[in-house]
Amino acid sequence: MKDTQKRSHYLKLKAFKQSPSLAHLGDDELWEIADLATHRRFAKGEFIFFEGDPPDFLHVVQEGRVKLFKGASSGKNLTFSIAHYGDTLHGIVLFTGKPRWVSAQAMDEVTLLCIRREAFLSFVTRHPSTLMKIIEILGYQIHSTNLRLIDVVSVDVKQRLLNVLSMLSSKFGSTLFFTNEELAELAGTTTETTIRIMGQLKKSGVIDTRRGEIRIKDCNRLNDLSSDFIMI
Amino acid sequence: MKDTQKRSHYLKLKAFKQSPSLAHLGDDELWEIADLATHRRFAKGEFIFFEGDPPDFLHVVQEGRVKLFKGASSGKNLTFSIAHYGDTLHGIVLFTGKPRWVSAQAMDEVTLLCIRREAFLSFVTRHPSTLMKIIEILGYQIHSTNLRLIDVVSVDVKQRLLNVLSMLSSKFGSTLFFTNEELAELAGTTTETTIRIMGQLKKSGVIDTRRGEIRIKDCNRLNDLSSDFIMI
DNA sequence: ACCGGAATATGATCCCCGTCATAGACTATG
DNA sequence: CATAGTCTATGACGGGGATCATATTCCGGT
Repeated sequence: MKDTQKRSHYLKLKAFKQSPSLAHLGDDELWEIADLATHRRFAKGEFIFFEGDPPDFLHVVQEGRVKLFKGASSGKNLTFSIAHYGDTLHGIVLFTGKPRWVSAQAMDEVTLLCIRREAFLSFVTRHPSTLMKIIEILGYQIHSTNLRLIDVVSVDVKQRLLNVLSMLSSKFGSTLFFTNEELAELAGTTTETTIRIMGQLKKSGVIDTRRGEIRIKDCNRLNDLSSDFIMI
Repeated sequence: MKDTQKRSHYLKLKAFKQSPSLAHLGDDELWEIADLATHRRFAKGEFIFFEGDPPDFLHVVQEGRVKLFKGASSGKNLTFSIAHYGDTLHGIVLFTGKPRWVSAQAMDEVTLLCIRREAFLSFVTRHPSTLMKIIEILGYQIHSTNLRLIDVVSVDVKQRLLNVLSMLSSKFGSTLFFTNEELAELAGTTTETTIRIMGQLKKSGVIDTRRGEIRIKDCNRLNDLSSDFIMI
């Protein structure tokens, strides 16, 4: 094996090790799964898959951010999550076998590790402990989606945006590269209202903004303001 | 084994066979799991567990309806689902091991089959095919929750109530024993607005109502009116 | 049959926030 | 540098639906 190949393989392994559902595996098993994976790159803005596509691959993010969202009939989009290093892209459909119900779009230059569905399913049946881990993670996912439901029906837009900011900062740090439109799609509101409210937050000194960039000045204050912790 | 015991055991088995995550098991395995289960009865209105309780039992509904909901800080409740024959009550927390985040309340006279957490976990590890099935079902659950999120952010209350009615009728038939308050908690709105809108629907001939009872007169019309199919 | 509590009805009011419209600011690209 | 395209900003307007308040109807329990 050439050195470049070895290095690439090592990087794959590292990404899988970051993945919550795979992290508990031993090095030999990770080695095995890394062998199944191939690389793919996507340019910023490019779609990785669309709603309705068949579930033929497991994708794990190695670099960049990916937006997972669904279009409503009204034309409004709702973003379910922002995947980054180690996250899988809508992996659950590999188990249901039904078409995907969300779309995935690269928010940056993105590189993914891809494993064919059959190869992945055969791997997990050979390693049942993985299945338990996957169920556990799905549990957290369901919990957080439930919290979001509560959020949307019982809390006003300002609070929802604070919760979104709090969650994003816990995942990406205190400097966020998001546009108001992207925040709006996360909070389930419109771009205009988001801009207005972000203006308020800027005035009150919680955040500072540049075009396409939000810096959280007072992280503790933000966490105080935001209610239930919602991971997205 | 006495006849009454035999009959009870048979009924247990039948309930488990109705459970989506267990239905694929063979009769001998169902027999085994039925042996682990004990009965419990709850009066109408009684709580089966509360948010924050430890996940010490798997509950499967044998008789009656159970409301699974969570209270928002505002005091408003949001109902996540109505469980009936064969459904499990928030089984996912058995895998995460974290405290429950929803409460369960009997809507009728209810009988449950209960299995201790450790016994159930040891059963599923001995039958890994069950794990795959469970993941698949969680997939459908996540899908439907996602659809509800879209619903709540992008659709008006009338449409949401139509969707709720459509989903309830597909699960419970064309005569629904629900109060307006219960519908409101499913649709994420208030009792008053629900009453107003149900009044409209009654006038337009889609439904007929008595106290605590809704009869769907024109099922096809309802399904036309309701958009995405949401199972709750 | 009566009474109390729950469920249904309906009106009045208010305000959050979606919608539409316009304009300025920033950035990339040739 | 000029231009186009994206992002931010702000105003005006209107409506859906939450909130509060008050009857009225229905049903189970004693």
